[in-house]
Amino acid sequence: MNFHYQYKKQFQQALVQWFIREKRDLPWRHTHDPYKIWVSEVMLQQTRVDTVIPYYNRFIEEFPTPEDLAQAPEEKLLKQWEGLGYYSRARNLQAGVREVVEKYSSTVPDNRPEIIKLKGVGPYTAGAILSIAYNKAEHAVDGNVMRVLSRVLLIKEDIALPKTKKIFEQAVMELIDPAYPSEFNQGLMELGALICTPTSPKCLLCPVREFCTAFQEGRPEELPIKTKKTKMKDLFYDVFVVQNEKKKFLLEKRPGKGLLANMWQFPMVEKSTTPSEGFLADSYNVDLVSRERLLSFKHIFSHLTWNMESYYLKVEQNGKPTESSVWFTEEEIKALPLPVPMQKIWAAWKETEAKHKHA
DNA sequence: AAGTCGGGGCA
DNA sequence: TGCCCAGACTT
Repeated sequence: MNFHYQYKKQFQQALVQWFIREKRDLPWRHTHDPYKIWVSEVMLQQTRVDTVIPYYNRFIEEFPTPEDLAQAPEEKLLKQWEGLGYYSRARNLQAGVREVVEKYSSTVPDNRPEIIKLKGVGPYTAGAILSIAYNKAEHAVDGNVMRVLSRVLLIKEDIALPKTKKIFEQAVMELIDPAYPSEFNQGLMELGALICTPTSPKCLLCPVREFCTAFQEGRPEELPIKTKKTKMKDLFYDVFVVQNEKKKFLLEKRPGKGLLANMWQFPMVEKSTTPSEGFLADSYNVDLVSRERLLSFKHIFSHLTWNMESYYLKVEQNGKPTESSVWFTEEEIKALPLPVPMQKIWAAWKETEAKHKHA
């Protein structure tokens, strides 16, 4: 791409000055600590600012330095991340931070070749940390930047294709303001978040309107082009809050890889196999004492849906506990990282329990 | 290049 | 409902 010198300079100035004037007051904008910028960028991956803010504040309070995070047990880490989603981000962040502590004496690298090798740090996050924390002129292309630049530069390539991102990275490297790399990159993202939104962009308030090809041609809301299809699978489960005669509850730890890795859940049985309760009773050597219906709901993930029906079962042990069975008290469950669908079921159990006590 | 990986907000 | 969100990793 060939930009005229004056176009480039004026675009940079309009964007940077607008950002300095209009930027939101966000917690991670009160620091230049590359570790804290790193934490914020990982949390912000595919996640809205308003969602991240409370998580970021609690996380930094709990793990103020790379050493604090490096030493943390995984269960404590996941508990901090509980509800934020994409839990491998947390594990990868800790792995990356441990690399920094061990190989780089706790100093986050300030160059792309080294920083991009860290676990969980991809092309975007590398550029974000380098530009925001170290003020380096590096590209940081996320969904916002692709949307903004596809409109400003009228780029009609399909942003669902991985190779398309290179076009935007090159464009940023040619357009970026060498005097204000941090403000330039953040300005593009802030513009995408506040003005150049996916639907009904506020072009009349846009600081770079006069540089925007799509605005001049009249149809900015039709960009970017994205062709993608999501085929969702439906899964059906019975979930059991199982309480024994000692008032303890049965929970399972999910496998270390895959969906909700290493998170805890109440026993789940995929439906339409055998009768779920019988399967459960046999698996854990328990006799059913009573059964109460709890809650039915859908939980929608990116690529699949869990159709849940939950029950409260009181049981008595009729043999030795199986290896996979772990019994917890109500108090102990508070420390376990539970995915949101399990939190919903646990909340439903607490409600019925409170109702019983009152009656 | 396509699939996997959470959860919530909004038209 | 479908799409999007300060994406990275695996295959």
